Amino acid sequence: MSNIRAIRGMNDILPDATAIWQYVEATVRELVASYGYAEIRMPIVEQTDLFKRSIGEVTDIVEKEMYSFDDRNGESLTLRPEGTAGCVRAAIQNGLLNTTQRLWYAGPMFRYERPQKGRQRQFHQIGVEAFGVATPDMDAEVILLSARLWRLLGISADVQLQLNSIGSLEARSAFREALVDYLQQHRESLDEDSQRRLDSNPLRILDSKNPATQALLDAAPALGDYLDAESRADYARVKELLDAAGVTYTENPRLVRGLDYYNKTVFEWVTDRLGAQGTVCAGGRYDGLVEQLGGKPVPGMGFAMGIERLVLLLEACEQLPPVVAAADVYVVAYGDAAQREAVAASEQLRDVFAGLRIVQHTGGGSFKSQMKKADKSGARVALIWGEDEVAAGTVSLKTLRSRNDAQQGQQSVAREQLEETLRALLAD
RNA sequence: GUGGCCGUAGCUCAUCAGGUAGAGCACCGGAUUGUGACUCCGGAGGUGGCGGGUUCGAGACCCGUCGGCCACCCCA
Repeated sequence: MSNIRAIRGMNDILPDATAIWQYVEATVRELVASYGYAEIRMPIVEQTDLFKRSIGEVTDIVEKEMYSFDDRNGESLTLRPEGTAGCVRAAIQNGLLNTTQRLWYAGPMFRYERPQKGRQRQFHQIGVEAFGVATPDMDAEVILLSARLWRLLGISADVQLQLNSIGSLEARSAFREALVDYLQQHRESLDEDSQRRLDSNPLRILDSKNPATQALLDAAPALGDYLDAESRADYARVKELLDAAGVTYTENPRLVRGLDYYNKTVFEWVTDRLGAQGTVCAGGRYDGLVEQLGGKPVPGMGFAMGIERLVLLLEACEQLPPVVAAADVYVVAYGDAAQREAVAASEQLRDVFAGLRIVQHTGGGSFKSQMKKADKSGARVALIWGEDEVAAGTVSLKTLRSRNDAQQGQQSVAREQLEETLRALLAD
């Protein structure tokens, strides 16, 4: 098979799966609408600098995971690795930020990583971003919105909320110094990766999976002790609001996000049912980002969730939407004259029955083979046209796959009675 | 980028001291005149990921390469 294949890590989403995706998307659509969020659609490609300036130069995403290339005019472009940066750019550019904005988006993101369970190079996120509100009530709103989604999808019991505050930029740099001081003294005990990060991105050592490193961190300075008064108060208020709404969470003082633009509240929804990639949804506050990208100082709060991971989770939890048949009515026609009438009749039925899924048999074949197709289509009713029907000016309706024998059967009716007979059959 | 496991029909897999491949499901057709599901019969479909090597002979052994899965890293 030396045929052309899809790019590694970029998967086709096949018909069986798209049904689940559509279910998730439809659920989200209703959910965000119920909180007053409006959809925004951004380009998939942006200037490379947008991501460097927002996500952070020393993050893994920017250093080694971006799909970047030169446009024909020599400008460096990048396939978006996440959605927030582009959303902020769009909001600034289009002057949306002089008032509160509640936005959401969905679409593909691209990161050059080694594929594994729950991770691919083209993956899909649904993101929510709220601009213009600095107070922690907005933090709570965004988190409550996400919590509601798990309820709607029936997976509340399988995801846990992890919560933390990483404070202001100033608080973080003070803490960073203290942390580095401490860890320098134990440099030898650190795992290799953490040693490297000691210089590049020391905060990330906090969520190292290495047990020895974690043990070392027990005696390390705590981020919470360095929080500024405002971050501390806001964090308390977020928890208060979550408590009041009955959303439970786990405080994780070592939760730091991998993107530089976060401050104050950060959170992750994690599950233990997806193997190593257990984060289903993550986000936080990013009050400096808009200004950093050239806008006025407008605060922001948002999250993104991975649709692939959500779908995997729904499968793992057996919370999939019911499988629906591809057709409601299958139209069988034997012979040229019969087909002529059948095709025309199907068109008329589609005029009358909005949304009814009528599959017209194509490709000829015996009655038998056509009936097999009708059965496999999952249709409840087969409309049958043959020489007899044409001669008599009738059409036969046969009930397929009924639950009880009483409903089984076939009847022939005059053409003019097709609509009402069909309506009656479908009403059962 | 690193590591482990894997790569035989559309799908799930089997076979074998190394002697040029099989099953189930799916698909197509048939079981008397125009009719599905169950059953029975039949059929089509594989240069055994690709390239080299060892051998009289390799899908089976060796090397390389590509791809898949899982994990590390990182993240949704």
